[in-house]
Amino acid sequence: MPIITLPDGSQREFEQAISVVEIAKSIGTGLAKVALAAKVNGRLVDTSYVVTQDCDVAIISDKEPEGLDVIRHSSAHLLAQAVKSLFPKAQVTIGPVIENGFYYDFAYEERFTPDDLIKIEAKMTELAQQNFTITRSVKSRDEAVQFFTALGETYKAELIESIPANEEVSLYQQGDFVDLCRGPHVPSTDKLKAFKLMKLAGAYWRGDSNNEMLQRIYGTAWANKKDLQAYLNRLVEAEKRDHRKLGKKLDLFHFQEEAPGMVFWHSKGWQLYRTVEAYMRQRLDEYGYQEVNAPLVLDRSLWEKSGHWDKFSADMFTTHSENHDYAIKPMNCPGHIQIFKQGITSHHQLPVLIAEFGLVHRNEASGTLHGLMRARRFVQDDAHVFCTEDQLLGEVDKLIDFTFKVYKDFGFEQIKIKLSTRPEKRVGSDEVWDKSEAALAQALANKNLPWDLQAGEGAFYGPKIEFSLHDSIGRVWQCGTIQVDFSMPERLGATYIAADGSKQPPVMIHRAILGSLERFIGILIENYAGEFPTWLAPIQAMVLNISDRQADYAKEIEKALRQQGWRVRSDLRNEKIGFKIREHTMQRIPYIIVVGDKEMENQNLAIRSLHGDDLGSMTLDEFSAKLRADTAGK
RNA sequence: GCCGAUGUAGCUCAGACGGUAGAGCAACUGAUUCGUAAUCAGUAGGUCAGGCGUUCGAUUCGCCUCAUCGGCACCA
Repeated sequence: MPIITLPDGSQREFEQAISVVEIAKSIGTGLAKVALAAKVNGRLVDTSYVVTQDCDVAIISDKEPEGLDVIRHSSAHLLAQAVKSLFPKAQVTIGPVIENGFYYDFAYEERFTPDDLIKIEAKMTELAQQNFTITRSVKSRDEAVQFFTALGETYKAELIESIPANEEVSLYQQGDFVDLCRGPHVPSTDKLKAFKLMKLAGAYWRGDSNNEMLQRIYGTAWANKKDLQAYLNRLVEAEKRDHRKLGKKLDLFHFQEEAPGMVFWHSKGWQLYRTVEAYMRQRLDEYGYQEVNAPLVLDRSLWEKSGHWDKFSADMFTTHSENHDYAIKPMNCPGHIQIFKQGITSHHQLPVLIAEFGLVHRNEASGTLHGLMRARRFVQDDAHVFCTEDQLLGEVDKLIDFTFKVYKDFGFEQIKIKLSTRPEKRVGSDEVWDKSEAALAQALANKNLPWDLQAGEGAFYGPKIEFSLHDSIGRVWQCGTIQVDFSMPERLGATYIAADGSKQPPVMIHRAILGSLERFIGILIENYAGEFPTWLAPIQAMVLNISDRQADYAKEIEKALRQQGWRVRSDLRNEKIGFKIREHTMQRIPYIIVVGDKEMENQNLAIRSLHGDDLGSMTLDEFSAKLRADTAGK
């Protein structure tokens, strides 16, 4: 006699075991129609699931986020069904739900083409409309292996073989298509009404580059056509923010074939870079760092000692002179250790904070390059904190605060934190790794910050906290990092004199806040869609004259503002004022200063905002006060 | 690096069963001197990414290379 408790707390008693869909019907036929799945005692199940005991039941429709996930998961199956029906020789592998959609990986001798995608999508629509019932069944592991082997689905069989022998596996069937799946799924294919195949890509079987490459089809799926359309519109809008497009449009930088992965900064982009760097340099001074500059090219032997050569030699640019092999630095730490090693450091002097806007080169694989986000030449706002073990936690704590202050000043609120722990290939003993990982976890715990664990993703010399920001289409990029390192100072012979007079290797913290200035600026561009706040804008104001008569007055204003340190230009071309306003507005300049006969006579300026607001007439002093207010604190 | 797609004027893009290419914007010249998102007219601009091949002839077809884009793997 199961007693069912519904989310509102009400209870219903049934004579006998009852399926979820029947429970839904007992509440209302409308609810039964929209039911996609249910949560029984918090566990997601199919609508065909039979309840035998007292429990909590929540019916899931497409209004719940879980319902949307079920739709996406079933859409992946529908995709696989369509592919199998059009290309019977293709083998199915995996098809999970991802943010905003799903994908399915296929093993297939021939190549899918973009045209195939259109055919497959049409087939999906057709299959959905045929309204197949989706049924669940259970097999023992070995039966399931046999079943899929007999179908010629060797990848599926391999997947199931990795499941423990005593476990049962569930199969889902729609029409003559059967897939191994944990579920749950929608009850029938007509629930899938709004999907679209998005792109074709390669993906390694089981995510391992030693394995063969499969063909992955990405799709998106929503509860209804309107949501789908809204998503597609969002994508179009997001693409307009792409920093590579805006970089061209706003004349910030360019790339060209002769220097793949290396930026040509144009004047306006470089101004932006300089502003970001100047901001950071000012913070370094406030926080007690010493800024240094180490050589770009260092002897190979140093990289061998540091351990970089062993792990990354293929990814380093090298050069040769007389009898020496050199590497162009991919990191700044060995250089900073050399500076730390000059002279003798007492424990009284620790912590020592050495910072550099360090230009590094890394020979990244060609397929990874991505505008400013992943470049082969970039500058890190790098620093190394040399301290005692006792100081470690306090220093990490300060660094976390510093990092958040900087992100906030640049207008970032959404920051993802990850803790990456010891990788397989590493230096240093397990005790040292235990200590380092514990220190970082403790520092995060002290701040009550939520974080995700990335087991095995640490650097070879130590674990790291990563701070990541999003780009315009939701891709996540690591920016800041705090890494604890008990190994490198010792390997490179750095010591300090401890209280007992002995020589001890310091603990080293590697830290970057912006990370790569290039990447950070890329994200800045996308975050602001090229519409920078006044303190960051490469050009803060543009002076426009109405006609030649005011040219001298306009030049005077430009000069006066520039002498005060503002980034101001003038446009004295013989064009209509509307034309010039349009052009500079599209260049996202925060303020447009219009001067005509009236302004010249009254010795003032007519100010127009980027968004077309008339800010009225004011004197030059009033305007520079306005700029000061805009940029205060930066 | 791997899989797929793409590469035509400074930018955005069109185009040709194989007969050496166009548009808009930008640039340049001239006229216009104008009050808050495009004044008018004219001119010039291209080894059709690079190389090799097939062909009487290749930007178009084939092969190779490079770069870019989307993923995957990688990311000190």
